[in-house]
Amino acid sequence: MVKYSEDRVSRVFAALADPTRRAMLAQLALGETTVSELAAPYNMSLPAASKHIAGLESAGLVKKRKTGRVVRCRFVPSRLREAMDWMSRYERFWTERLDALDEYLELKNAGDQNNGDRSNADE
Amino acid sequence: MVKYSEDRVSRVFAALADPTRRAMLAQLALGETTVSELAAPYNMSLPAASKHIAGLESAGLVKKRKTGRVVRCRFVPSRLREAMDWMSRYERFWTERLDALDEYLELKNAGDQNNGDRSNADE
DNA sequence: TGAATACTTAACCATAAAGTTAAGTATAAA
DNA sequence: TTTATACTTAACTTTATGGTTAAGTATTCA
Repeated sequence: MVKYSEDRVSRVFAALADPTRRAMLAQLALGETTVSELAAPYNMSLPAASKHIAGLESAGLVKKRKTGRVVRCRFVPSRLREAMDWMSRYERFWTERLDALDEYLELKNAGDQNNGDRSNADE
Repeated sequence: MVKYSEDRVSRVFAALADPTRRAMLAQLALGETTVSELAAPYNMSLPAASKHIAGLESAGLVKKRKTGRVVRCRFVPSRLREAMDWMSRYERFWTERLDALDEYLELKNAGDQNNGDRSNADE
């Protein structure tokens, strides 16, 4: 889960870098869930699951609330949003890709006028 | 960087969970860069930087190409896109946030009972 | 040819992560 | 009041990560 001292974005990505924790988030997306319910689907001890939840909590992705002896967890989206905002910086790399493809096809069509080869025109 | 055997999304998130590697990606977004150029800004040995690049490579975020003794790295966006697609699953949580807040306030006004733990909303 | 350059690999270290079992702490139920 | 429930904390093990320095491998320059 990476050093405790690291920045927010790092902690969010580190939290997401584990399939168990991602699955837990998916479950939490359906609604508030107790620690036991969150732990149930995985073939691991309760303390292990509890640590994963603590990891999600320390990344700010989850908040806990204790009612009696039951601890209910809920998903908190803001940090995930921050991480996604960070990633969206690179979005142009796959949106520009289409432009590049357009350009390529345009060029190809222009060139195709010369040699009359129309077999498999685009793929 | 998390176990080598893990799934693609995990490896991408693990790669992103380090500020050095994220900064390297930012640099790579400006264009193809040699290993030395990538390593230069950081206060660490070349082997350390080289390992970070290897991490990015094994996550599929970077491809290397050797010309003579110089290794040039370029950013490959597809895996980042996959990771972002995974995250976009949760996008509704910040677009629906206002509705949720409305509901919450309604509920709070309706039955404002005990359970007074409101300490420390965010770190 | 010999030396410098641009890396990579190997060996090692310290710390962190991810799991375990066992014990501890409230709370609820009998 | 005892016992079961729902966790958390502690202690420990194994493996991974992130760094180091030293040595190795090509490739280029002089």
